[in-house]
Amino acid sequence: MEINEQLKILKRGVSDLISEEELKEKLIKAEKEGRPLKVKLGLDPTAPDIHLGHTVVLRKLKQFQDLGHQVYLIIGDFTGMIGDPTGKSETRKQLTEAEVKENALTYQEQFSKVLDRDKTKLVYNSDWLSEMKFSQVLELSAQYTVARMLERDDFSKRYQAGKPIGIHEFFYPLMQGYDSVAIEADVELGGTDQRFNLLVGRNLQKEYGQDSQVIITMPLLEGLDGVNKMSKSLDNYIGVYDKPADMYGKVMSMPDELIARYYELLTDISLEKLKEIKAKLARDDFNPMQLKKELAAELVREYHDQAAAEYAAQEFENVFSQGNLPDDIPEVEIERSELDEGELWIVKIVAATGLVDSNSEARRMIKQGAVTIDGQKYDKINLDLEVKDGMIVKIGKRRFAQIKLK
RNA sequence: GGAGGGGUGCCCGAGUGGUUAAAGGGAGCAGACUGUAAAUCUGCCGGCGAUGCCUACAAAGGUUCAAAUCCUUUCCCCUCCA
Repeated sequence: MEINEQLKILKRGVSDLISEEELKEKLIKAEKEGRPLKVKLGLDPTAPDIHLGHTVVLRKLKQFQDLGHQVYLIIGDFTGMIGDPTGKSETRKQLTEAEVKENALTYQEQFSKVLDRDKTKLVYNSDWLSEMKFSQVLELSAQYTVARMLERDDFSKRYQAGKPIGIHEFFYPLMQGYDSVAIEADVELGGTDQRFNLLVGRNLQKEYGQDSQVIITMPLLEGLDGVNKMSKSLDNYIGVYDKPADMYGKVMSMPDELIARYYELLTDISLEKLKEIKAKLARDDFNPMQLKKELAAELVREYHDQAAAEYAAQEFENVFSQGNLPDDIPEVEIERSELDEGELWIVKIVAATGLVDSNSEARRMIKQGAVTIDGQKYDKINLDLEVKDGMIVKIGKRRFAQIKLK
């Protein structure tokens, strides 16, 4: 493919590209020499569970892959095994070698949702870092100064605020940078929060007499709340393993403002089309719902398949637009022995579905008029109901359960 | 080693003896409305068959008619000095 054409693809959606000229040169050189570029992504070896936020960077890697370049995933097992000595966060526990290996495999597995597994190289940075002698470590650290380290935003903020910075923390960027030296990376990718670390790699390579890597940072994708970055802990994520209906529904639930961004970063639609979408969204008289539905279907297709996308769309129409029952409703059992002449207090029935956490919550739901049983709405709590096998309890718009008598 | 600050509900954060199941915000849930599980508005948001009772403000004791608030001990976090 023509170099400028390649550049155009690679530039899409990026936040930083340092620098474009260098990337172009590298592409030209690679073509001339008939060797692929080494494109690097560093990974934390903690338990992976990837969501669409991660795929922004992965998709960029995939583009390189499709253009014939070599992708390296670097598992940061060395840092993972050391752990964070300050023990500031309890969650950062030391990982055993076995755990790291297992996580790495999980990464590979999950990444293959986006990347071509056979064309991806997986390497561990302990391979070179654990072999280093102290003298080599000193040599490495001598390439950088405290002042340059303090350029990093979070370091300087903490320093100014009088908060502690562990010496070892200075080593994390150095280690990551050294990874680039070790594999002689041509390009390194990361989220925008990785900018500093990537630049360190760039500088270190120069110090070690190599060509500096080009760095590409990708925007951090906002999660479903539209504000914070997508993360599992904030529960504002769409996982690549989410079920079709969930994935579809989650897309429908996000703020309209996110639509264009998701199209840009998570799909392959052409830039022209993206422009059209943005124009449509800017109009007052345009209803974004349709675009959102298309986006939802597109994403389900990508991570599942066409049939799943159609099914999810249909379920959504069925359940939310028309208020019908979904196809599969989870079943819960109620023991006959709990019944009193076939009847049970309505609060208990609702609580028995497991859709609420306690009797109190069940009460609240009933009082708020959120409960429908077999199509009939109930909003009084002092009521005993006859429990029928196969009875359907609905709470709110999207929680359902079917009662099975046992 | 010394000095000081702090640990409050899912999260942030007020509260320094009583009317505090604990302000306010966020998240979450529900209802209304709608263009969708958007936006907006309103309500709910520890448990209990419940106009009351129980459990809760790091943990354990204590003072008091009454404690998140006062005292003692313990655990944990943070900052500064050495």
